[in-house]
Amino acid sequence: MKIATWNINSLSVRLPQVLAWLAAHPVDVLCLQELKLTDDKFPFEALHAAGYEAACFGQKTYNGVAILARTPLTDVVRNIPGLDDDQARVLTATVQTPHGPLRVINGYFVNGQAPGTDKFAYKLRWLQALLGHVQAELAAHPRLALLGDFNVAPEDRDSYDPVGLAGTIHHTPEERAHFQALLDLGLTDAFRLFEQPEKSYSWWDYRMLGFQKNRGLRIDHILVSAALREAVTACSIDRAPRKNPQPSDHAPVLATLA
DNA sequence: ATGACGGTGTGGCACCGA
Repeated sequence: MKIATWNINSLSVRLPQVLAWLAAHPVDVLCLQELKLTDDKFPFEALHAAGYEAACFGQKTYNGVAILARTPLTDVVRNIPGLDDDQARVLTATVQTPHGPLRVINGYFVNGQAPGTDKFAYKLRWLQALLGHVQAELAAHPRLALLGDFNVAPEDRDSYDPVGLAGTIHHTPEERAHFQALLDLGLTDAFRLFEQPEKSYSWWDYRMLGFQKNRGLRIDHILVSAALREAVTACSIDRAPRKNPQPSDHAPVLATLA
């Protein structure tokens, strides 16, 4: 089976690209971030016609996440239990697979703007709360994957300019410590299980010819639990949609599980 | 040091993203 994540920066604008991508890559699970629409505007019918069930946690203008799957989604949890948060950033659900249930956590992590700002403090609070949520979910669901836009470049090799951008947003020690804390729960970065091209990124700034110059960051990730690790046979970033007319600034990341 | 591009909302721009 294949699972994937893609920040599509407005589902209203990008729905045709999502449908085209699914037609070319019929993954079993697709986590979407930055829907930028409310649940009542979510295109359930178009996705169902394409063969996908969906759970949506939308919001007007900003944020919003959804999980698409070929089989029904159950035990859906919206946002992080216990965290008072008016932003729609996390959606958790179970999908059935031939090897048993798979718990999927889809996260649109806080951007954080810059160290020292209120938004950065919110990011750190949010990351701490997410860690607790993932830990609790893992205890109940050993077969678990955490996918999404993490807004963290975990290592220097995940950034086009690790020296110039050292200590700036996505590159701070605090953010990287939180990413490591997720790994310390027993999760594994599926992308790094395999040989990868140098300078592999999942996001490029719209400005300054960022994509053409490959000035990007690898901030979209698929983390798998120990119970799934051995089953992962591939993980890659699909840069092709970034070349579309009217692209999202993010590319999809997908993993194959035996 | 700043802004650059793109989406949204309801606007004549400001805001947010990363």
